Amino acid sequence: MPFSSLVPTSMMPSLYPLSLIQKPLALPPTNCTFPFPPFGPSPELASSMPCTLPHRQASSGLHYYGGRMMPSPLTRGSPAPSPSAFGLLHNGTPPPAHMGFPNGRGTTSPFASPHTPFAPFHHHHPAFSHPDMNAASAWMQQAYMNAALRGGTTSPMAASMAGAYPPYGGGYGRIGTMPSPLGLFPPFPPFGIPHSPDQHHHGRFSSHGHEVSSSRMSHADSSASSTSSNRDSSERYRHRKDKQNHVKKPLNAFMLYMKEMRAEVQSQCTLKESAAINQILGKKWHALDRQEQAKYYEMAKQERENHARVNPGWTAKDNYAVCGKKKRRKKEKSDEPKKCRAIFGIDRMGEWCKPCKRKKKCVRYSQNGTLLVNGGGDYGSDSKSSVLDSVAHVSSSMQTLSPSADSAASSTSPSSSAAASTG
DNA sequence: AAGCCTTTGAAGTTC
DNA sequence: GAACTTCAAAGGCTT
Repeated sequence: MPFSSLVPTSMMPSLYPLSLIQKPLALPPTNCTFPFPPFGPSPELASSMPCTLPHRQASSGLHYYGGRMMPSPLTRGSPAPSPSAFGLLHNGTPPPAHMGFPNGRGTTSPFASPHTPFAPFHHHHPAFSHPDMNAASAWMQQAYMNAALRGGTTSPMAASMAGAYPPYGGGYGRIGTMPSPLGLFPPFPPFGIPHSPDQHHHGRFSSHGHEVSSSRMSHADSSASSTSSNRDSSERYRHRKDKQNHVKKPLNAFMLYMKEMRAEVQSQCTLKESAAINQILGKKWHALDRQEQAKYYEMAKQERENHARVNPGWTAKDNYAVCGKKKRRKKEKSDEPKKCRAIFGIDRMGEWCKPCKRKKKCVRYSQNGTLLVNGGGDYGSDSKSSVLDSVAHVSSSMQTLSPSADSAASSTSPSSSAAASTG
């Protein structure tokens, strides 16, 4: 019986083992330790989590552009999937998470189709047949609490999800069973929430209590801290075209989700690099059911509305090249992959040239994309490349063990398709 | 020091 | 209206 029929849908995302997010059915059952020890994952588990994979990984291969699902640059030339395959409306409306799309498998996830990159593999995982779901819940609460105490999770929502802050959601206790937090949070951190000194002094909170600032926020920006007490000084928020008074875009649903979940994901793995964490978060996002996503879409909507109220007349255009100088233009996209990663993908990392493994310039392919025989094959190795080698080995072993992982990998990895297309 | 990487989504521009 | 670009967060990495 599928896990989805045993457990309330609302609980599934929050109990989703990280070890399943990136590589469906990646681990053989014997390695599928139940990932919910009371006080965080064991080192063994942590080492088996996808976060230990190298940070340069194949992306999903699909992007939304203006509400349309498009192939990522690496998959150019491949036909984009039809919108309906991803639960999109025929008019290309962005995924209306709250609507749900029946897929004939008892869920409303648009990604539940076996043909989609993020099919729900959770019910295959032994973790979900584990008898002690309370332990899972306890662990998740502990994870949030730990993150909050480190200052990593300052979101009241995250805190309330974990039951960490009773005045603002405590009592819901278990993630996924709480009512929508919208409207519950004051526009400033509840008393007693521990913050790191940096966040305490420089952070500001959005209308949802989400911390809007970061270490990158300018001093002028932070001085205009958006608490309810000085909300009336919205003059300070009025956008002026200088860096000092840069008004940032409101966060979208995914950004809110990332902000909330980053600490948790980071706490479960050794990687710190955001690009890698973001990949994991992206897949976690796809794994969320629509109910869960709807929560963030609604929060984002509120963010936009409040942002518009506080910053009348502001448009996203105001932030284009706001510092007066353009960012470095992205490199010209080419149909021809020029590095091992694009050619072989993460699953064949063993075939990458050494410089690629060390994130240096690929020497296997010349500038016009032609393969150089044994190019770069004999560059000195270091501990990092050894790690990558072992990851590649594990990755390929996983593929052998799991046909569904194989198909999932081929559908999620643009590099895999690139490899296929380039022979 | 500034920008890149990487993710999704919103909103902008270009054709 | 389709296609494309920019920018939101994050922090290690590259130029």
